[in-house]
Amino acid sequence: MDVVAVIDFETTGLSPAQGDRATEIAAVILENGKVVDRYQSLMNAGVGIPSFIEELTGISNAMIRQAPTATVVMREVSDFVSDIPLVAHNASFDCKFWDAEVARINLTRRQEFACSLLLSRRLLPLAPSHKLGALVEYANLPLAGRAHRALADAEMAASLLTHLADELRSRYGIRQVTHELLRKIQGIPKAKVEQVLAKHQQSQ
DNA sequence: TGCCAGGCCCTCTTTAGGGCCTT
Repeated sequence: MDVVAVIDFETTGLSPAQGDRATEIAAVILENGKVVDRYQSLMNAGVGIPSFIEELTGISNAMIRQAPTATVVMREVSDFVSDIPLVAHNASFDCKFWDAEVARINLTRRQEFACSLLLSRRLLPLAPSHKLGALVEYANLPLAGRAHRALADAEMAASLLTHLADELRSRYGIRQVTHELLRKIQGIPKAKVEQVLAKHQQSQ
């Protein structure tokens, strides 16, 4: 598979348009099914964390007060991933926070996101749930730490992505799993996935 | 004043509604 950077944000809520901000980010570089590098940091965006989010993530206001600023962290993580294609679980969420946070430091995203949630709905349609934790359990993948912390979730999403790439190889004979192919697959209507991937296999 | 995310995906759909997923 292409080298990709799997990222995960923890935030104060669901919508940067409603004033929510990032509190933690992690990025892992995935190369040939192995995590070869990691970045993780809490960040202080100068906003309070609601109590139910503190309970959900374990990230407290006290922890954030001691963290480097969002400006510093977003510069570092942008440098870390460079122009490597990005992946996240429910990427529409992480993409909107990524774009909002880098816009604050006058940067622009240089690459596309692929989404392990959309891919899982197509490649693991029988999973009882497509939440990240439920998919990790369904596919017998290793737990990486406390759920709802950025590095653990990024590591588990990376494991899931590797599993999905293995499925593409074993079930459809796809030899070269590229980020571009993942983006194509996640956009196939669910009812046509089998048909399109079978055709792709024949055209290789 | 009152409201407050948004995209995907299914279905008893398309002049719509509701569950899933992310924090």
